[in-house]
Amino acid sequence: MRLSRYFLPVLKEDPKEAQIVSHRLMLRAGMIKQQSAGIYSWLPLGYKVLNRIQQIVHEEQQRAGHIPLLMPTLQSADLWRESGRYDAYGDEMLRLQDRHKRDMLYGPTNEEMVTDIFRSYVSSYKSLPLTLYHIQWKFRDEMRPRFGVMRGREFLMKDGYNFDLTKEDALHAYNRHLVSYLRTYERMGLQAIPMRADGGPIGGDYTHEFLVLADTGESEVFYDSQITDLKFGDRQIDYDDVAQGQAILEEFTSRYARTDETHDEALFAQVPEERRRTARGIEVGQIFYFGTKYSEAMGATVVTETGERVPVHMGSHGIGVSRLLGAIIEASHDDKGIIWPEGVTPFHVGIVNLKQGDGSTDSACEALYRELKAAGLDPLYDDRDERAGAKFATMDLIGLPWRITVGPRGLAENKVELTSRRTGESEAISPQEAIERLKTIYQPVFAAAYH
RNA sequence: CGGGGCGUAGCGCAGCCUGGUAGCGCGACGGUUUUGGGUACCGUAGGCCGGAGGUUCGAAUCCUCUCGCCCCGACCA
Repeated sequence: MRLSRYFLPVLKEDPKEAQIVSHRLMLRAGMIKQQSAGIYSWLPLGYKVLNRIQQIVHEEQQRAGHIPLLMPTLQSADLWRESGRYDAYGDEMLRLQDRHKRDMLYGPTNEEMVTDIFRSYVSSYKSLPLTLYHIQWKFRDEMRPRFGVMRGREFLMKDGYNFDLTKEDALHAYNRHLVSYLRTYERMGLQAIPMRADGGPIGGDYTHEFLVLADTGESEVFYDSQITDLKFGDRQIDYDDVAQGQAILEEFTSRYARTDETHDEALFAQVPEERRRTARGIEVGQIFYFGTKYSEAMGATVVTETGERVPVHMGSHGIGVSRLLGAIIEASHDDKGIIWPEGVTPFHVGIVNLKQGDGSTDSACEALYRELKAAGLDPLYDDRDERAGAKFATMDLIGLPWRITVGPRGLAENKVELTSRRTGESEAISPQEAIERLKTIYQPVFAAAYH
């Protein structure tokens, strides 16, 4: 993309309504525009990152064998009356009526609807296991939206639902989700720690929240520092392997890690003192096994091998897709702006032309731009008629992890500068070498994609 | 929902107390200049002062109501 033809309304000054750094940077980098309290338009740059994140979530869900579909945002109140949640949910649920005065709601989640889909078509144990998921906009009418997309009212969420014959099978689905989530977050350059969570009104012991450590996190967390050494990495796994799934669950959840909701001082005291940590975290996902709560209430049953009709065991598993942008920025920024991890960056590399209008720098930049695209990379070429300082400031603000700087000085020796946004380190290399280096840098990102 | 605060140009703000019909910085646009970290100078455009009602000869300014937004708290992916 050529910046002169793009739509990137960056702000030089901080909008006063934004208190935390991710909100401020998203507004300044022209990623979002607030339209109403807790409701945002996604401007091109923000939309691009949102899509990259969605793509990773889709890939990792499908790699785990989960099946995508799409359910509507508006739901009939009747389904929710069946489960009893229409009255239980409270004012956070946005209720409305259509022209026929039928009660509708903007879905805050989809357990009822997916259960309805399941019961309509599935009646045999032979169809199990099954996990359906979608990435769809949700609405929760928060009393006090804040922190930009971290706690909006409208938000994009991936929610998945497993249907299994037995509790044991459902717990394997639970483990499968845990593994897929670990992979998902790592691909986004995040460390999200599974922490024992509170089952809330639904109850149940099998639930973990995934938290990204950040000073601005909404939850206080307590953990054994050893847990931050755990990496999923690129290990090969078989999502059907029950023992392997259980082993990974134990590996990642055996050390103490809890939010204030479930924190237990006595247990925490058993962690060696030098490893005890108290910090803040941002919740970016949750996995949950809840048994037969909805299947019983809504008649989602299957016939077993022996001819018996039983309610299916279910769980639901969410990733806060839009909130992840905020979480990533909270975890990765400096005083100049955002620093995108390679896995989610809106553009792979920025090209800064220091002397726009100069024949040699213009043509060198054009050539780089063309060749980077031909190499499968997505460059942003700052071809505006601006001074170097303004271009650098924009690149730093929007956080592209790599920058190629092209100026007449270097070009005289066939050199451009390749600069890392994260470290600030530069090297003077030929344009061809720069392209090769970027291909190498992004090779793991492309290799992680699932087709 | 309890407590506090703010709505004046695209963004950040002053003016309000002590009514006289709107200003500054940044940005945008046009020029000159400049060219390796938001350059300098000149010029231009842009606002029914959130909305409604009231007081007054006259309201951004005073009064009433209303809408919106932000912060702290309780609540939440």
